[in-house]
Amino acid sequence: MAIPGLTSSSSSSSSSSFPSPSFVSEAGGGGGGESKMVMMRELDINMPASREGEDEDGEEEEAKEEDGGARRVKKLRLSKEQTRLLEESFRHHHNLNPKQKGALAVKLKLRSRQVEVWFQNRRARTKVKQTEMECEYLKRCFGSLTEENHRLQSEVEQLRALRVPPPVVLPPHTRLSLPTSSFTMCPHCEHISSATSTSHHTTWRLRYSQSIGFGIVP
DNA sequence: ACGGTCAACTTGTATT
DNA sequence: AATACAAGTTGACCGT
Repeated sequence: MAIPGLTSSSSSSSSSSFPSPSFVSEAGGGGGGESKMVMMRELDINMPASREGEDEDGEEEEAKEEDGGARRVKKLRLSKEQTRLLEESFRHHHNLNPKQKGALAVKLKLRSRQVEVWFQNRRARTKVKQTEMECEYLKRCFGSLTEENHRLQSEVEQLRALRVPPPVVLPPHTRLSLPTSSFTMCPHCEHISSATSTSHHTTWRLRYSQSIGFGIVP
């Protein structure tokens, strides 16, 4: 749990996480916010720019000292080219080993920690999207099942209203000796399914046959 | 002004 | 113990 005001000051944990080397955008089609972006990146220039893939902690502390330790690191925006390469890499593998991470970091002029963070966030985004899609699918399923449930219920009502003759009651031993194809009970109305050929029974027979992994129940 | 996006962060857990 | 990752959070930035 991140505590406001304590963020990143406790950088004792794991990684150094310091603003990346600044980037002059090579994206070109920046649009409106580009001037701000350049300013931000210029600010980043004041940050440690060197360190070939190495992390260092001291300077973050220094940067914080300057304004009383309350400053959060200026936000980096990856350039379009960086994002493109990261996405391309992500398409190939969703996880990187340290070697791949380092190589990609060098290629992108980022720290390997930044590449790592990007992949973590990217995986998280993918998962969120998948979950959303799954949710939509389940909603649709729920809708159609509800609809079918209503339809079946009204069908049952109609059948009851028709006063269908009572089912033929057979002694248990007789039932056992009969082939299953000639003895299939509909669990809804508990009538022998061959007695009527409504769509209700047809649906049930189809379901039943699918559930037990056979062909259509006659 | 406000909500969405996203890089960077913290924390907890699994694996080696 | 070290490492990697997921989950959740934060805050800067951006479009409206």
